[in-house]
Amino acid sequence: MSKCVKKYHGKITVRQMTMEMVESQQDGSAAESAAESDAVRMQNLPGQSQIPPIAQVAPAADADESAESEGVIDSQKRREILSRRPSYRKILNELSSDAPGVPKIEEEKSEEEGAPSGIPAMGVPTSLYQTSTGQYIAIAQGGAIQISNPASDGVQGLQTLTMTNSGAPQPGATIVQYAAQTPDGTQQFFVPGSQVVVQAATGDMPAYQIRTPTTALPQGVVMAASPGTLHSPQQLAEEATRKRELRLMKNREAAKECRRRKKEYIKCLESRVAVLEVQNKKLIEELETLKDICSSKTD
DNA sequence: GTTTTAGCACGTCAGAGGAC
DNA sequence: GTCCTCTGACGTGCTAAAAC
Repeated sequence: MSKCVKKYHGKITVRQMTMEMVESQQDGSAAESAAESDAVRMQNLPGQSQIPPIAQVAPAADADESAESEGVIDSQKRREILSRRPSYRKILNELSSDAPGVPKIEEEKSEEEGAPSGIPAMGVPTSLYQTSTGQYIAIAQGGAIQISNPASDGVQGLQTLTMTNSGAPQPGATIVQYAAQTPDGTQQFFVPGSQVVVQAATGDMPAYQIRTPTTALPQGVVMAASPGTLHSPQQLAEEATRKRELRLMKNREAAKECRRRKKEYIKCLESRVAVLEVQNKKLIEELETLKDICSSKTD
């Protein structure tokens, strides 16, 4: 990318203004001001400055002025200023309805089904468990087992397993097979409630086995019971942590998807601008030609 | 070669708005 | 009213190019 586009446009967002005001009113630490300079840089990225003013830009400017004049923005006004604009998908689809040349951002099936994008679609998890290594195991109603590794990326860290006895649990051994991308040794997962053990074998194609446990839980395995069976504060805390991790994971994916859509949206707008510029140029030329014809006729 | 600058991607938080 | 999704804002780390 060309460095010539690296310019500050000298515009600070309303939220930042208010944040600065709040900080200046309080005691702004050195760390905060250091981060602030970074934030100013982040606020004025060329890419962001190219985003057309779709909504709330004028109020933002008003607030800018009022912030300077009054020095204080009450929370209600701030709320008004910071009100959210329509999603990129909506905007783009509206644009595409106006202009046939503009491609639509496709609705993703995974979103419709409630699953985060990039994550393999599966049923609604009926049980969620956490291992001592921090991995999450979700067992869906359809029998699919999903293993999520928080340390890795949300997409890469997910492995979907298919149970052969899905639907009707049977006593005895049940082999569960899945194709692990990075098998790195034996993993053991103890699932409470249904008296089953999920155990992974080492090798290129690990197998997960679910059966009636003959021994107690191995040391180090952290159990997170299903909601509704929580009693102790520790269990509640674990449940809260689990929920938080799940929420963060979903939000992580949502943010990625949002950024992708934003890029797509900006690309579409840029291409539309290019098309309209060409159209405008043609119309101007046509107008000039017609003017010439008229003037030559009058002469 | 080291430091600075700019761009980018990411994770997280907060809040609006929709679905239920 | 609650839950979930989406998106702006913020902070951070990485990388490449420019400046020294």
